[in-house]
Amino acid sequence: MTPADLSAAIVRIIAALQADGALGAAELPAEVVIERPKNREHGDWATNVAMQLAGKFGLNPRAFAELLAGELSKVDGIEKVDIAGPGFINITLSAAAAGELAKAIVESGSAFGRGTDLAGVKLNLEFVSANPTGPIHMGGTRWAAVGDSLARVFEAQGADVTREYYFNDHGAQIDRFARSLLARARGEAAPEDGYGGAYIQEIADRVLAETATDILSLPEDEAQEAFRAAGVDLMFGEIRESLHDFGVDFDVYFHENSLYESGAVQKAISRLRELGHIFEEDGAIWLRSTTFGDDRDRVVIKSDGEAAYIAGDLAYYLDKRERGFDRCIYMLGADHHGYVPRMMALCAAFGDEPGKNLEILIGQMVNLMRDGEPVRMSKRAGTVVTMEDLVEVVGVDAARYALARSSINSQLDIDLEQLQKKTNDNPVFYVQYAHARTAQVAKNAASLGVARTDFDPSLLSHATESELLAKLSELPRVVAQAAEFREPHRVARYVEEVAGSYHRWYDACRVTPISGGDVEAVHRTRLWLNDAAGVVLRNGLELLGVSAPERM
RNA sequence: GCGUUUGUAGCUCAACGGAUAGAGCAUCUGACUACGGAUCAGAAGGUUGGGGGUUCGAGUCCCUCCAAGCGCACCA
Repeated sequence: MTPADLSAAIVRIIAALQADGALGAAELPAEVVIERPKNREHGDWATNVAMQLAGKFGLNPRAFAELLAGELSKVDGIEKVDIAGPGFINITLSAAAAGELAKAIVESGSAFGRGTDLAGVKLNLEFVSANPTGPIHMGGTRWAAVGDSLARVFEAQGADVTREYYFNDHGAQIDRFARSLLARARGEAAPEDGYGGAYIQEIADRVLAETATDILSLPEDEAQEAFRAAGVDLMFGEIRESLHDFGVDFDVYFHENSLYESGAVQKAISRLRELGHIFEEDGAIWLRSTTFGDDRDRVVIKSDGEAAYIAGDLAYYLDKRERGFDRCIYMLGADHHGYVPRMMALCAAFGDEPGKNLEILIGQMVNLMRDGEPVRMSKRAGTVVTMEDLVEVVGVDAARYALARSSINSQLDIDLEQLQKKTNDNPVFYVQYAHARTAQVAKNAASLGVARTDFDPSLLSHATESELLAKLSELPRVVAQAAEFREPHRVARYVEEVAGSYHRWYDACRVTPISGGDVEAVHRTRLWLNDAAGVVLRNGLELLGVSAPERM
């Protein structure tokens, strides 16, 4: 008996009551919200359906709840139904009905928790997309962790997900990058508007060492171009490698430059011109984005004939749509949130539906803290902390978990020194330890002859067992919500709760008999529960891209 | 000034409009000669930034004020 089963049962009961004429005609909900009461004394599950629907039927919530409760208590597997407060219906399951779940989870294995909400949806998720003018810093690292986890969550709901990285290898920032490399290679100071980090020196040296011709003797513009091409390639390689080491592999690395080389930009502008959204003024070519809610029109081609940044976005979006993506999701940092209205306008200008075909997730910044004070990070000044730095200090699992466990709507403070000193304050270990424990318990059980031969769910009657079972049953809903709200951190929070429930159960209920004792049905049945917890922890950690070790 | 995100325990953060606002870390007190103590039990810690409103019910939705971050280019 899962929450989904209960929800379905309640919908059936309401329909039956309607058929009998006990209730008036009113639209039925597709599903009823079933939740865990915070207070255990309120039973295993609770629903507020009576308070929400009573009005529709012209009844007061208590009366409606009484009617429902009477029928509900006849359902197989339900031990007790109580009505509390203004009309909460509290449901207590029989131990056997609740315990069945343990076996079902073990038998589902890695499939437990998956759903079909996004089945058949071809979805493009773009994240990180950091400029190739330096290594990936903390902000990009956060999106890597969250974005990849979100992709996994989408996939768990049946979506066909393409992870995409937009590689900005075109434009003025890249020119500054190239000039900085050239200057460093010559032993000069970085240009005023250039980049000054130590990595610039490294890359400049590598370009010099790996290029056959003597770049420095070339004319200025040729030398700069040589550094641009080689420098971007090197950065691109490093970024890919860092991401790979972080467990994030993109399906598509899309090079902005290719949009210009292929004529895609001109094509996109032509398309918009045909649709009547392009005009010329002051020698520039504009997109009339105000038609679609933007607060000003946007220059697409500047009066000097150069493309503005948005030109690439137009072409890029069109390209994604033509590659067949129904949904294009962009994850951007808070420093780009002002960009949302023009992106939505762009989407609408192509005749698409903003918010559906194009969706933008804005994530807040990561602050680097030192001694409780924020440290200013500046790529140009070279005071960045990179993805590699973070991984070196805390490891991939802890880093990904720490970044993925909080909502992207709030700023995140990361104190490297603190993480360095006591990695224990990262809850990932609590969760991983719980998983390792399930594995060790299973191992001990095997060696003592405890096996999953028989299963009597009515033996799972301890308070910690009903708590654990109820918690385990929530995984499918948590994953579905994480996908719906685009909030993978829900999975992390959930998995912490599962770990807590498991540890408490472990403390109270033994899977193996104490030394010399006989193996009984209760031990074999508990092994099912132990293994079910292992499955849920493993599946949850998998969605976060964090390993589930068998020993630590 | 306009827009946007945020404000919850000492710190970092949770909480589909639900019941007594929860975890971890830090602090204090306890627990196995029993499957790994990276654990468990307990204590302490809160006017959910302030003030209004909506309703059976608000940390959550609306208005307003305060504070902070981030934006507001023919930059990318």
